[in-house]
Amino acid sequence: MKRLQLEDLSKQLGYSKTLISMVLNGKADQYGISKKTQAIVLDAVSKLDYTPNKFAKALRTGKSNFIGLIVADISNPFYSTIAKNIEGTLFDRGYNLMVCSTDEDEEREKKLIDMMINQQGVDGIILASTFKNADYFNNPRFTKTPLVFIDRILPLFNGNFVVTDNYGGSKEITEALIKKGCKKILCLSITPSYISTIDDRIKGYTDSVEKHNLNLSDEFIVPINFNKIQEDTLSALKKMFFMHPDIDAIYTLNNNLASATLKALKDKSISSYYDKVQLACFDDIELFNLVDKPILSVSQPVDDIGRNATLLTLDIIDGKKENKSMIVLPTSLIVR
Amino acid sequence: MKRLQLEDLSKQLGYSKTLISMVLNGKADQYGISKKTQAIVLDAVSKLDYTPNKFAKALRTGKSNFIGLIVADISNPFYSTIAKNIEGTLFDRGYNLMVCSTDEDEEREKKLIDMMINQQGVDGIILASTFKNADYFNNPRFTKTPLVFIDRILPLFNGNFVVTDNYGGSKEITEALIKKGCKKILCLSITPSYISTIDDRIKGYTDSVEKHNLNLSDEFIVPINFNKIQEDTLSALKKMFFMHPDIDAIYTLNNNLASATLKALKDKSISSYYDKVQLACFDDIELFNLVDKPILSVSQPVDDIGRNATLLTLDIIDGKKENKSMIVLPTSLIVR
DNA sequence: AAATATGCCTAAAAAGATTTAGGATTTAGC
DNA sequence: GCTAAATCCTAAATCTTTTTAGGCATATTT
Repeated sequence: MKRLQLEDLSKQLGYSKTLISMVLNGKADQYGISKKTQAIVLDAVSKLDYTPNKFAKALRTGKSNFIGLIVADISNPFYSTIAKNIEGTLFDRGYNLMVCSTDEDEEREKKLIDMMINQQGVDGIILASTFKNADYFNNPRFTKTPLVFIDRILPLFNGNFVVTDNYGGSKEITEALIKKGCKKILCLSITPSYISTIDDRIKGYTDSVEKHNLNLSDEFIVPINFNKIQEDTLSALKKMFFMHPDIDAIYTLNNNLASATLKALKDKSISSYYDKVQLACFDDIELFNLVDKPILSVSQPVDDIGRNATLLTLDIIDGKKENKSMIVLPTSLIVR
Repeated sequence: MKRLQLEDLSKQLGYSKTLISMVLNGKADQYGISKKTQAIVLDAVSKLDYTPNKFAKALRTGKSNFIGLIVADISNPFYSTIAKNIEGTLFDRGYNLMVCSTDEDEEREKKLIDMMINQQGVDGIILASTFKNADYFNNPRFTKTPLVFIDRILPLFNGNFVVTDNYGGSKEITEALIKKGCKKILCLSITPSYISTIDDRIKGYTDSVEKHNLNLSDEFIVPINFNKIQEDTLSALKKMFFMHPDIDAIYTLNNNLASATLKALKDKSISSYYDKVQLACFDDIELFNLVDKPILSVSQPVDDIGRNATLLTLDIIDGKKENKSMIVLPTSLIVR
């Protein structure tokens, strides 16, 4: 059974393809098609269940109604939650979502962006970019397809961003620790790849620590290698506890570090500290509700990131917004 | 700057559009284009960085090179991990992934399937369907676009499935509990929506329990309402512990129930059981590594589900496989 | 009464690729 | 040296829509 197409409809109704197309695309009034005719067409279309061929439409209009999402890893709950929100928001507006993961690989990211724009012809891209700077994006070809960056910032780049207030949130949680009486706060950071969010969180921590004259040297910010996070965390903790037995809090800059820390604190060599230190983490995950230890955290506005990024992207596509916006969303402190 | 198109290339090279198209689509040999000409064309194409217009190509061939993925909730780690695998496998084959969530809503699922096939023209759909039976899918329109079902089975339906061995895995973990000496094993199940996986897991449990003559009535299988999982779990546990203080194991049929159980066991009213009962769970999650209590589990072959489903889908599209395959993947017991 | 405007609609072009059907050369065979 | 076959390539049709430019009545203006 062949798919119904405009031509068939045209023959059946006795109206031209042009007219039917106009009615279907809401341009009937603009071209002065009578209300009566419009009703007849719409009625037939819904009765016969006609849907325009997507490819022909895209070929003619140059619009795919696809939005691309590029993140480091779609299986990461943080990103998959954002994906869920984006998809929901897009669906209501007649758009669809295409997702890709970069695995933090710049080359792969380049390929994906290229493929999305040149091969798939997406109408916009939302991305948590792995890139360290904006050189690659200072290119005229990105003016046609709008890019909206989420989560991570590209310094010195005048583009579209929807991000968490990493600095503010980090400051708030550090202050909360201090208010609780903590004085020797160990900060676990992440390496090797540069990510703007981590930078901002470190700044929030140090500013807060300095403000309260806690006298914590840079030694208290320990970078953990992401690729061997578990062993690195354990050895870092061992070393730091040995040199500073009076550490009374551990603040991890992301949730992976918090999990690793929880696990490491079960190791015989340092398990005596398990009850002694206060834990804090940037980012809030379900795990924290299920563990004995109360963990202080700031939760990121995941839902808002997805929704805001989507609306911004669509607004730019529709020409309702300029191609340069920065949206910073607040975190909320979760006291446990 | 206008995009390069076949016509331009044709003029520059002095070969027809046909020839260039043939070379680009790997049909040059088939049509007897000389190797020398092929090389010239390929060279020019890569030098000039020409990529065919996706929409024109799709219109002509009727192929979108998109595969759709429909799951209940893409933010669920189980599904997002599968999505990651699918996407990776697809990318290598020149396909892209489009994702949608149904929120366990049959009507929405219908709409999504319809949209994917009729509006977006995907070449295949991988879905963890919310449907209870196959009536909807016994329809000729699904022979053109192949459907591959994952995770959940539709009874009495002769289609494509890639699923976990829920029955076998459940049997194995129950046997493991019994071997450990557990005799009164409480089984927490889920309600209200019917899901085939849960059915199979229950069967595995009861068969194993009967085989060892444990004499556990149906009362020991308690359905928990998914929508108020936390309060329901707590009250169920209270009631069961009150009536059967000798319960020595709790087997939860999914990971949400395990989390809820862990939390409930912290409640003062039943916390005395925390150290007494052995926990077991169908599905293995990172949380289990971070909690004090050793939790027995069976892990699902998430990676294999994604990869197998993808390969099967592409094979059907390429006509290499019949449109009817059932792949059952084994679980693995994780002893803690 | 001719010219202009208005209301409603349509034929044909355009979007950019793939595929069909077939046209020139060149080579092979006798 | 002629024909048949093989080799290499191309013009034109096709896919299905949107959009441009304009046609044809009827109504209104001068």
